[in-house]
Amino acid sequence: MPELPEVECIAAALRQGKEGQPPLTGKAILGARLLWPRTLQEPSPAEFAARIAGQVIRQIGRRGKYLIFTLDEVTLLIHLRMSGDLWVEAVDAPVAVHHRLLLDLEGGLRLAFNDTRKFGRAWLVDDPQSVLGGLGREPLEDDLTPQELAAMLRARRRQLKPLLLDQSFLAGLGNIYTDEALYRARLHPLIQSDELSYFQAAALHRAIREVLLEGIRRNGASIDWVYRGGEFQNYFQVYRRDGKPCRTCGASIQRITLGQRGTHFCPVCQPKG
DNA sequence: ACGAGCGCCTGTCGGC
DNA sequence: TGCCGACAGGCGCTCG
Repeated sequence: MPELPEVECIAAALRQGKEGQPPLTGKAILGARLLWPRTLQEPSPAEFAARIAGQVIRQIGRRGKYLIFTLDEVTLLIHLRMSGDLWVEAVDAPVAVHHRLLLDLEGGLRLAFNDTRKFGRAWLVDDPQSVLGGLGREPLEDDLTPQELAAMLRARRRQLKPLLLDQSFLAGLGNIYTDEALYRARLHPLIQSDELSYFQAAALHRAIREVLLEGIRRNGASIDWVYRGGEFQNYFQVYRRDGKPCRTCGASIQRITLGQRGTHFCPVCQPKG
């Protein structure tokens, strides 16, 4: 589920707190309970429990779609994949069905990794780069210029949509924000990356930034039971709008399957040529 | 280097 | 009502 904007909003809420929920920075982790073993990618459950106990959460950040908890001596990384979420609750609250990993915190709190589909993963590592090292550039960083993105696109020969979903190219875009960005840039998802003009690459650069910033501003996108409190789903232009009229030209939004992912676009506003 | 297909999982929805 | 397939915010792995 969560793409860059949702992960950013989750990180911010844990870092700063929100209504009825205190910030987690500065809190000590007292212990861990692993309920679904495969959720923990690294290290072994025993080593995880031993190493995380007593660590204080110093910083909470994000890189791509990963949440980063900087502790005293180790780093906890969490990837929510399709259906993961983090809940802050009372340490004695009943354990919800889809909780996979519990971290008991000081102050009577518990951080729960809830993940219906069990695709989510957690790592406890000495060096976060061992997990994050393969990620591409952060799309919202100011030093990623339109010129640079244009050069990156030219250096590859791939269909735009799969390339934008490739986390080693840009870190953080997923299926929703990619479709929405391509729509805003008026680019067909199947265009070859090395065939874009500089003007088109610059339009894509701007579209990606705008769509991610709007997602963050609207507190992310909530669909079905996954991720709550977001509003961006009410502003989708193409995602899951197949058969509905394009808000720009009225043409019927199309859906194709690309790399096993639903892909939505306006055949008039996003021509191939 | 790139694309396609599958596996990992649970849940929802529409059609028959 | 029940069953069955399609589909769902991701990604790692194979195989051409």
